[in-house]
Amino acid sequence: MEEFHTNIGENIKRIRKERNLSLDKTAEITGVSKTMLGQIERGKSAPTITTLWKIASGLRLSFSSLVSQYKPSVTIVKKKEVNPIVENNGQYRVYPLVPYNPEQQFEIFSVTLEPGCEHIADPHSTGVEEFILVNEGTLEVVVNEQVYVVEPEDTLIFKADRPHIYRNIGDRMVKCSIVIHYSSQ
Amino acid sequence: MEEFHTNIGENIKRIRKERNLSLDKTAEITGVSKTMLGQIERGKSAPTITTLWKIASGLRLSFSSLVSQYKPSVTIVKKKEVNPIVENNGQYRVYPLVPYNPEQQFEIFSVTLEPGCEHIADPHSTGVEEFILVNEGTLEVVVNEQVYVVEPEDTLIFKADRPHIYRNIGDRMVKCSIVIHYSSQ
DNA sequence: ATAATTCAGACGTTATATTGCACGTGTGTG
DNA sequence: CACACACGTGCAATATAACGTCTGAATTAT
Repeated sequence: MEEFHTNIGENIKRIRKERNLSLDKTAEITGVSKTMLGQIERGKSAPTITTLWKIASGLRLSFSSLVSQYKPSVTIVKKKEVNPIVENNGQYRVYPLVPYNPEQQFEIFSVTLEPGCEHIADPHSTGVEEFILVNEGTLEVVVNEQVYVVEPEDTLIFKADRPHIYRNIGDRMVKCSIVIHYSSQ
Repeated sequence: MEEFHTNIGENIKRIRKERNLSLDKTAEITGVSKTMLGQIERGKSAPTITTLWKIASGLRLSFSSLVSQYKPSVTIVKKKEVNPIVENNGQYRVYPLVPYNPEQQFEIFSVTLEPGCEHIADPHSTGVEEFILVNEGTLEVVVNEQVYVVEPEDTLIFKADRPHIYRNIGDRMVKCSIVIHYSSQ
C-alpha cells in the first residue's frame, strides 16, 4: 500500500464536491491552506496527522470516512507471483496472499512444509488467533505441550499468543492456508 | 485538541512496551527509523499518514487503536469561560460546550436568543441531525415551512440538511442546548 | 462584450518530518 | 575490571509538508 494517501485525497475531494465547497472555503473552514488541500487531493503530498485532524474536524468527518480504502470489487492473487518467505533451509515456505492492513484486522498466508520439516513459531501478541486450514498432507501442531493432528479438509483454531510448533511427520508435502486475526486490542 | 499527536505517541509507546519491543526492533519491523519512532513517542514530531500506516501495519494495529484519545474521567466546562459566537447583533449567542472531534461524531452548544430574535440557519450537509433541548422560554423552529413550538423541558429532533429558522416570539430570554450529530457517511 | 469574481493549480519560501550516524547510559558476561 | 551489547536519545543533513502569493482559466455579473 505505497500510494495510501491518494485514497484520502480522493475521499476529501469527493466529499468537498458533494458539499459544493471550493478549496478556498475548505481552507477557511479547516484552517489548512488551499495549496496543501489541493496537493493532498491530488496525492502530491501526504498530510501529517495534525493537518488530517484539522480537515476531519473542520469538515465534521470521522477518521474512518477519510482513510476508508477504495476496494476494487474483484482482485485475483496468483501464488506463482508471490515471493515466499523461506525458512528452515527452504523446507518451510510462507506465501503472503492477503497482507495485513490497519483496516482489515487479519492476514492470509499459504504455507508449505516439506516432509520431515519442523518449524518453531514465535508467540504472537495477546489476542491473536490462528485458523489453519489443511489442504494436503497431515499437519501436526503443538500448542501448550499438546499435540494436535490436522488432516486434510480439517481446520485448527487456536490462540497464538504462546509458542507453537508446526510439524510434517508424513512423507508427502503439507499445504495449508493460515488466517491470522489480530484483535483490535 | 492542539496536542493531538502526543496521544498517538503514548499509544505507540504503551503497545511497544507491552510487547517488549525495542526501538530498533520496531524500526526493523515497521520500516520507520528508530529516531522517528522515538520522536513520535515523545510527541516531538507529528508523523505523516504514510508513516503512521507503516507503524500500524508493522505492529498489526488498527488506526483506531492508535488515534484513540485518552479521555480524562471527569471534565467540567464552565459556560462563563467559553467565548460565544455572536450573531444578529448579539441577540443570538452560541456557546460551544463540547467541540466536534473526529472520534465523537457530535458537538454540543448552549444557545441564547433574546426576545424577538430571529435567526436563519444555513442547512447542514445530508445526514446531520439536530436535537434541541429548551431550558427556558419558548422557542419557535421553522423546518420545511412548518412551525414547531418548543416549550421548556421539551426537545425537538429534526434532520438539519435543510434551511431552518429559530425564533424567540416570547418576552423572555430563550436558553436551549443543541446537540448536532454528523453521520459517518 | 467587458469587467469582476471565483476557482484550481504553479512557484518560491519556510517549517518540520524523516533519516543515518554517533554518543551516553545502563546491564550483564568473560 | 574490561568488554560487549542493547537501548534510548541528540545532532546534522535531507526530504518534503505547509504556507502565502501569483497566474490563467472558467464562470458570473453588469
